[in-house]
Amino acid sequence: MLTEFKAASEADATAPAILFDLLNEGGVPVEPHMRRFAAEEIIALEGDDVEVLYQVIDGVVKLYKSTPDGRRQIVRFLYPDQWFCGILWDRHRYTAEAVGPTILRAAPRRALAARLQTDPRIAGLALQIADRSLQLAERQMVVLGCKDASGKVASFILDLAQAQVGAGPRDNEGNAADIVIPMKRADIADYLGLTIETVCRKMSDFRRASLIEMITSSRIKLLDKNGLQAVAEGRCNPLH
Amino acid sequence: MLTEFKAASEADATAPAILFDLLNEGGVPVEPHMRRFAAEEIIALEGDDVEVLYQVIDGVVKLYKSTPDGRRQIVRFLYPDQWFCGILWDRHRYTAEAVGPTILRAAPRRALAARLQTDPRIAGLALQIADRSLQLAERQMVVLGCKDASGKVASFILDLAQAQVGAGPRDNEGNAADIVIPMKRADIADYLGLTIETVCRKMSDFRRASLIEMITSSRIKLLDKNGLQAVAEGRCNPLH
DNA sequence: TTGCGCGATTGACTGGGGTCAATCGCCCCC
DNA sequence: GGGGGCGATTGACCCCAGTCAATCGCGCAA
Repeated sequence: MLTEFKAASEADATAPAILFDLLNEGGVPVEPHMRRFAAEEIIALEGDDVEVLYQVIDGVVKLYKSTPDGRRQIVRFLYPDQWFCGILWDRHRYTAEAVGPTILRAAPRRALAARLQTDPRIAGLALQIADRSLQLAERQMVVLGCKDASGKVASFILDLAQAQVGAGPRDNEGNAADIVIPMKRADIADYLGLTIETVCRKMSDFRRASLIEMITSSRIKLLDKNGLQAVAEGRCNPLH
Repeated sequence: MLTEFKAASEADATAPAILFDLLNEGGVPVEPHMRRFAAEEIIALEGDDVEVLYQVIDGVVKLYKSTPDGRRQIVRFLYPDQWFCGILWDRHRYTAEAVGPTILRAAPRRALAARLQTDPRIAGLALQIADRSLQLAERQMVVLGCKDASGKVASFILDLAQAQVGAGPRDNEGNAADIVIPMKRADIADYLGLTIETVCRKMSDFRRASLIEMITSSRIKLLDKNGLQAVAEGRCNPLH
């Protein structure tokens, strides 16, 4: 196992896994294909035809849209078990890129789309996946629109922690395991609508305020989860 | 007709309308219910049970999430023909409020959900609706995360213009019809992650730069669509 | 007609976050 | 062990957008 992430939700954990069983059920055996990607490798390019749908098996994937003026908005980070691309999409709506070494399972889109009209389970699962994506997008819109830099970074750390609860080996106390930050500061910045420098500064603020401990730049420990939640909700500011 | 909006997309225009036909197809006649709401009236409250799904017939609806510290993020504005709430939702994920006098058509959620497993068309339509919502959310994330205040307001005006193309009576030239802004400045601000004052200032900037003309505070005219698009994409700044 | 109230607009000022630049520190390869 | 390179961090400075406050302007009701 390359990463420390568990399935990020019930929906991600249960429903999508069934999709491959459904695929193989038909008379024609459809072979889901495993694909391996290196760090930074482009998995799919915005605008390209959607040949296959991907499920993350291991690793982390970032989905981003590029703007004409060279900026980038990371729409979502994908953790194991999560899907991207929709059955209905003809074209990729954003670029998918591997954050680290990543293993994906690919499902042929056309084969699934063809059965959309006949098998209600396919449609139901696709609906669950789309609805889950929508829910996450709505949550992120609140972060982007309402929170200041401290709140954004605090929210991000808490989300990461949430995604890693119960994954990997428990530490001896069972509640203060390290949090791994698999992506670069630039990715975090592009996800939160901030700059690299601001992300750094806020994390340093949290460290100075003893909200977190920084083991390395990509591995931290939560020291005061409630405090961080207060920051995330704008109830207080770490600088005094 | 209360408003000047056309169906905002192909998906909104065609697919969702069929949903009611499907409802009535079954042996048991399900009567879709028309409901009328006054301006500012709450249609559904975040956290409440989802009894019915709504389709906007006339008027505009705003969907927003409230944060613990009293801020508000408007996730989306809904124009005629568009739906809100998902078949899968037990609880409302945000509050829905009428922007002006509004007419909605209500479809019983449970009746639809019950047929989700048997009728692939229901699931397919629900998927189309969810996917369209997701697409809009992703677009708005780029606006919230990447654009500065000028770009946000310019994007908003262009989106409004797009939603009103072909709606209402054409003007004599056929290309420079007024744009109606049905919502208050406070709503625009909460949609774009700005303050009321900034929204006002940017619109005044656009007026001074002859990008738009302000007939009244809720009715403008596009004078330089290309220029506004340049501002929206960050290619230039209206203040010299 | 006048007065009230809400929403929109404008101004003055401030501060948070962006920009530019230098330095640090870790990892990998030579 | 050393050096190069990339990513992270910190500092100095500035500007855009937020805050606070005053005014405007329109619609409605007395």
